[in-house]
Amino acid sequence: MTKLAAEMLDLIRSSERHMTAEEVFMLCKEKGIKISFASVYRILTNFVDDGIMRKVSIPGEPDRFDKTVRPHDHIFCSRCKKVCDIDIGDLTEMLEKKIGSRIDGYTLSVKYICPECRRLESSEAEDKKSV
Amino acid sequence: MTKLAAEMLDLIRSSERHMTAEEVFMLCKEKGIKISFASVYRILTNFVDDGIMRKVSIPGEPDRFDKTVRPHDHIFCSRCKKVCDIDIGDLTEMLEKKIGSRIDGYTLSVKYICPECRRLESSEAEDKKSV
DNA sequence: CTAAATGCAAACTATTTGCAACGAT
DNA sequence: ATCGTTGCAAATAGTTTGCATTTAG
Repeated sequence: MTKLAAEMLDLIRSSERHMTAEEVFMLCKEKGIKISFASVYRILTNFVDDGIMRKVSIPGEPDRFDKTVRPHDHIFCSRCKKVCDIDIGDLTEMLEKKIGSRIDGYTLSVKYICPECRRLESSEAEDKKSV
Repeated sequence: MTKLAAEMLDLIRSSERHMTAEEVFMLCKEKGIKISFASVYRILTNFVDDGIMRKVSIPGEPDRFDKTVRPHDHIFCSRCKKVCDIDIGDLTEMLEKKIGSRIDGYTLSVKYICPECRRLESSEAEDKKSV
């Protein structure tokens, strides 16, 4: 593992966020890590290939990267675009039974408006009323 | 609905496949329907917006289009790339209970090797042995 | 000294858009 | 005559790659 890779890993592991490649790149710059966009992509891809990170795909969104490898699912706020982990439990057995065949994995991603955004939305509605 | 849109709709409704925009475009050409790639995209997007079709996103794959609007999920063969419908039942209630919040939807997509591909793979393995 | 890692710019894939020409009412 | 639809080519977004250069062992 190169110095740059180690720094990136650190940076991602010490964040709670599910960052896009661009966000990782930006955060590197903020932290004074000099790195190119191409290397960010290359190193993130390595992390995923090496199994120390997961790629999270949300329809219509750039890929995000997740330091948590343990099987779990994701929930996506369609307002603030934040992605969070959720733990639904393993559906593999249920799916294999329903499908009648071995499966190699699945992705479950849930869309909602997160509590903070919901609060913001209702306060905006209030604002409108009072105008 | 324009003539081109009606022809595309027909063509998609009379196929069992979950086609990408490119595949729809190709099929149009085969059937002698003169249409541009841009219009294929525009019309497909309209179909989705009008709720008469669904867009199916599989990580790392171009979007596919599904004539079946009724809630259901998808299974993807990582060998032949074919997408099929599966009916797992509605997980919304279970998810809302687990998450503790209203949700706006979810996508569940399962990855596997389809029976045909599995057969092909094992016959290839046989071939190797016998060489 | 060698091989791997990096930066840069260009390529690439999937998709969308601006705009002029076209076609139907 | 007008307005929505189309085709084309260019733009865009996200990601990957070729290649010359730098870096580390």
